[in-house]
Amino acid sequence: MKSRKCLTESEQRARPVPKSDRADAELAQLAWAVAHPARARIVRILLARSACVCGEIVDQLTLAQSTVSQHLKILKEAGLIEGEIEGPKVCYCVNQQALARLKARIEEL
Amino acid sequence: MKSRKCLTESEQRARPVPKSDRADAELAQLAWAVAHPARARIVRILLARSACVCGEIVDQLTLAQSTVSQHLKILKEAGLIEGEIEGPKVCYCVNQQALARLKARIEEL
DNA sequence: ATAAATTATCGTCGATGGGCGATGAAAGGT
DNA sequence: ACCTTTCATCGCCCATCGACGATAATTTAT
Repeated sequence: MKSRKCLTESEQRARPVPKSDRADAELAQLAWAVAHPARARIVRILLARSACVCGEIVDQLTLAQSTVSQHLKILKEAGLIEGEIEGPKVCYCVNQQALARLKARIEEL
Repeated sequence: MKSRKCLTESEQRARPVPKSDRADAELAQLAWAVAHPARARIVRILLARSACVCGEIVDQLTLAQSTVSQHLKILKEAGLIEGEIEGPKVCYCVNQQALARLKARIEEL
């Protein structure tokens, strides 16, 4: 089940690649956020709502608390999750819009 | 349009997170492959079939040939693309199965 | 005011990423 | 045989990742 070979030069010219700098950058940023097993796992945990507080996530991840906090920060900076302070704890949840954007950018490939 | 807050503890226990080490690892690997603007762009170029030979890709990317070759190697190692030697040139094409796996792993989030 | 609990940040360390130029390897043409 | 073309690889550089322990910061409870 292999893909077809190269197109001829004329066929190629018929299909210029649209500029996609924005899409590429967004895809790269969002994809990179989940491009680590621990972060993928964190997203799954948050989506399943089996936990949302940092400490609980730490319990499920065999990683040091500081490391998990770093991953959470990365996910947050990418916009994939949001953190809400609740007393001394912080409740994280997935930003559904960002997740939708990630899915869209992947799906359009 | 914010997500709901944390669930109660009992609600949480009702929804354990299934182990997803395999899925996490696969997602991480595939997502990481496209987690760079240049590689995202390369995938788009190959999908649009506006080019498939390394040199042509280089022409579209304002990057050194060696750098592009590195990115192609990364994409190939992740399984997202395949290279076929054609004389002195190498014709790259996306592995549709791998791309489908990436989409599936993202979609299941 | 203190103490405890929770999370974020800092500093460090080794490993890896990403860029480049230069060089090497393989195939074709002359 | 030689040269050209094309691509991969190497070595180098600097920046960042990812891990950790230790420490700070913030909030609640006593």
